[in-house]
Amino acid sequence: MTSLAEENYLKAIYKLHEKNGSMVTTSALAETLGINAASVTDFIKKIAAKKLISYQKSKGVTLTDKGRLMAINIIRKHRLWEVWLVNNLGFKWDEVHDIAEQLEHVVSDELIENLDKHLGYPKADPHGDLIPDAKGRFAKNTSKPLTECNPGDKVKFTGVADHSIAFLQYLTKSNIKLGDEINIEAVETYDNSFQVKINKKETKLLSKEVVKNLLVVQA
Amino acid sequence: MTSLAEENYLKAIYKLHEKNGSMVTTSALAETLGINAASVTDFIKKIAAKKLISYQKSKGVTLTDKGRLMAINIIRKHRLWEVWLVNNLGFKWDEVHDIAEQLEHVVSDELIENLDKHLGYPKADPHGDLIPDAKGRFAKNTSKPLTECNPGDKVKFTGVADHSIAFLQYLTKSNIKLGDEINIEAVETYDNSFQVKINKKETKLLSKEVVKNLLVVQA
DNA sequence: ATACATAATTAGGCTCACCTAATTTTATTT
DNA sequence: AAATAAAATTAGGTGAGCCTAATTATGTAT
Ligand SMILES: [Mn+2]
Ligand SMILES: [Mn+2]
Ligand SMILES: [Mn+2]
Ligand SMILES: [Mn+2]
Repeated sequence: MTSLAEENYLKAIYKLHEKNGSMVTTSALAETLGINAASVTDFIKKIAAKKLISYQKSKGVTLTDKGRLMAINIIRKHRLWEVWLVNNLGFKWDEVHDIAEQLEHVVSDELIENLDKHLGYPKADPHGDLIPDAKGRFAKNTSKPLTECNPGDKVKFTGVADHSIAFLQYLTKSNIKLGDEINIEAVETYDNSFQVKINKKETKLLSKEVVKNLLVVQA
Repeated sequence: MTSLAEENYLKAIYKLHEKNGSMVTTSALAETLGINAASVTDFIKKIAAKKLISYQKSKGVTLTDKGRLMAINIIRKHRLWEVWLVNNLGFKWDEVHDIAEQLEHVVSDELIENLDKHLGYPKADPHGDLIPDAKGRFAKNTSKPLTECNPGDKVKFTGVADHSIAFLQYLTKSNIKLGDEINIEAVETYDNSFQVKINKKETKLLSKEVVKNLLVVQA
């Protein structure tokens, strides 16, 4: 019924919509999926015929309610598996994405509900991304990039905007973990770097590239 | 490199060889895989070209060392996942096979080694089937069908010869579990049924169909 | 040994999910 | 508005893994 290709397309459309808003273009999909644009045009016609997306020729696509629910369900599975891999199997947060990319396609509602229960109904995955419930509902996300904060603010590190292995390993090396308290001591106007104190102990200097990829909530 | 189809063929060849000995025929493969014999002929030529099987035209196929190792690795993964599903996720032994059929194809050596460790290096799966180690080695299997035992024998129930959901559920309903002690009180010569005592408590009458599918070791 | 039944292979074709090259549509410059 | 660049689509084609129908090989019965 639902192929691997179809699931990957729906997820990619969902994520691109989330990132850029509005319509998802053929070229953006081709880029993220690593597939030729001509092939993408073919495929989106097929899933548009199945009412999973609505397709405006030469404009782009958006998910239908049905398609969105399917995309969210795959994301739910991906994130639950990532939690399991880190919390139960001892993987690091930079090691789990590719394995979860495979596990997310395993089909069994009972499996996912049992996994969710086994994990204690986690709210977020190892990267701080929120896990939707079985009906596709997300909790309200109150996080924002650290760049939007000011000297004197006390915040909590809750997620990453950049999921690359390089960034995750940089944070690990720098001893910065999800849940850490960050106090902003100063912002350098010349290069937009932040001087922060982590967990009231270590003082660190974070470049603007790092700061914009740290998601935080007001403590 | 290795496709889903290829893994399923190798596993099917391995299991048919284990069950019937000698060469595996095209028709046997077609039957177990639910694929047309003509398609099987096509496919076995391809994997023979890859040196995963040796193929004697119109006779049948056998696994090469390389192919056997790959088949055993898939079986290892299948059985480890089944252990996890039963021991950690709360599934019953009759519910896990189809999910494991999917999970066995997930590719990550690290994942499987971490799973094995997490499970405490189990020796057998929920149906009593032995789990090969990472190098493809099986422990010596000393079990035999209960049919081969005699009145007065004390044995331990260690595995099933029939993995069907119907048989597994029959055993569950009859309150017979892996590890149970079975004392053979009498064998009825008319219909080859066995009168047994389970765990020194309940006396039960088992038909010859049941008895031949119960694998036991001498206690 | 011949006839018949069964198993296996060959020949030709299909769908899925991709590709390249050519063409058309849309957006941006001049 | 015309020229140019970029994006999208159309046209035609490929390999993987399946199919059916026809043919050939093998095994069994007479
Ligand atoms: Mn991920
Ligand atoms: Mn994640
Ligand atoms: Mn199984
Ligand atoms: Mn099993």
